[in-house]
Amino acid sequence: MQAAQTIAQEGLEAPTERQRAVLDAALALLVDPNETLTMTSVARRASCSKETLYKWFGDRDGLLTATVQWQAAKVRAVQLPQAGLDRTALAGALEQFAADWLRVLSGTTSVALNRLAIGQAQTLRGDLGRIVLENGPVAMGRRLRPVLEAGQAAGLIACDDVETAFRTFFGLVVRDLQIRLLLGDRLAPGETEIRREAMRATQQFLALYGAGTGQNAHHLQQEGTR
Amino acid sequence: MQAAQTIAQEGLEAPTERQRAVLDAALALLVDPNETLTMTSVARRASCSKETLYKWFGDRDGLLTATVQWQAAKVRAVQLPQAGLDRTALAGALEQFAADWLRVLSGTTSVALNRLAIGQAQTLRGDLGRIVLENGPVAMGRRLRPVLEAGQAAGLIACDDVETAFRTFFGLVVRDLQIRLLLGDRLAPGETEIRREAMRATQQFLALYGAGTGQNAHHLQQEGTR
DNA sequence: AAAGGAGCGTACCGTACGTTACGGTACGGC
DNA sequence: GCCGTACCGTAACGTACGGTACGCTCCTTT
Repeated sequence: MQAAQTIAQEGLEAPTERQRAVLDAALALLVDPNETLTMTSVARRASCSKETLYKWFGDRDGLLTATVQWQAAKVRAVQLPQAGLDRTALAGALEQFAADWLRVLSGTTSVALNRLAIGQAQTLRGDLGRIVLENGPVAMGRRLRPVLEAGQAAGLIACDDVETAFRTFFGLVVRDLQIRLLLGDRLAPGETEIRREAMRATQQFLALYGAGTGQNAHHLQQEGTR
Repeated sequence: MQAAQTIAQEGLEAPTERQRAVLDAALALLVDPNETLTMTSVARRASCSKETLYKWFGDRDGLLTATVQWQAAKVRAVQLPQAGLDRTALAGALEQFAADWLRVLSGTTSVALNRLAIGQAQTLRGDLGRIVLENGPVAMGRRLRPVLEAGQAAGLIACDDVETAFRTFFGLVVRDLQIRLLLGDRLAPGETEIRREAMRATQQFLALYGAGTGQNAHHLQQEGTR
């Protein structure tokens, strides 16, 4: 069992137990504000040699990439049931989705990872930004789209572009929270606040895109395109 | 005229002509993706000595801080007229505001500065994050608040918390644009797209918070607080 | 039991960069 | 005319860190 040990080449190989421990060490360093992630610090914290790090991950960039992907792999799941969709079920699904997203977003890990990716996005070669993007907003959209489409099919949502509807939902949920957290603002919302915000965002979204309630404003979609 | 030349101590002193040129050089380096901002590169580009940089700005951090403040000082202005407010005027003001904000947000300078501030926000001492925050979302809120309050006073906007309304407007305008740009996504919107988005955000905002049209949904405000 | 590899610890190298020091020039005041 | 000051250009220093090399231990395989 020698092959499939180096993560560096392609992100295809799944990390071994030991490698996952190393990646967790890197994550811990990334999150800890009193520490800085260097190859030396990762090796020390993971009780491994730097040589092993380079053997497994190629270089610093490979280690960071593997770390981001490892964290992304952890977050998955959280499936939304969408059978027998009525307005209440749709609202519940959106609400749960928003709350999950806010929880992830305001977590120290997410903040640290986004900072890392943003920091190296200004340089040329930066897969990190793309990876975080892929596992952040894009993944959120991919998971939310079937829900919105189901709502559309059930006549609960009126919009001519699911993508636009998703981005609006994103804005209503996140607002200025993420940029503030990234800039160092201390305002990590508590659980009750998250639930309240998720509810507000959902209700606002349904007020804009919901159909069949008689008080929505879906006519905005047509006007917005001229 | 020896005093008031060092910017390092407090941000009180206004930079001299020559110092402004240095700060512009720093900004240029910051924006250029092919360059990296180092003390040496700033000195070379500004045709000044590093000794002068340290004399004026104390250290690298002081230079960065002065640079961010200098850029912030440039952006000001863009006053919104708010006399004789009716629904059309309010919508126009919001729309212009949103368009201005999108233009700033998607500019290379804003992206570079936010990246810089976010990058160093993970460390302890980071006034940069606070400064950018102060000149970003907070400044936007400060400028928008009187407009919203005027709209409220004129019975055009129904909300029990101007701050919440502002943050919602922020979300509707920015959505996922800023985080995508920061993460390196290429999608800088053109002028026509900015105008369209500003219009959409404004209409959506008025649909949620607008009063007196008979099709708004301001009742959400009460529900959202339980 | 011997051999070999995987991996730990550590010393080491090269480089980038922040910071300091120093020599040289222009200029205003005595 | 001389000194102090401000400034430029550049060399030099110290350090942090990415990357490499090497010796040692332990564990697996035969």
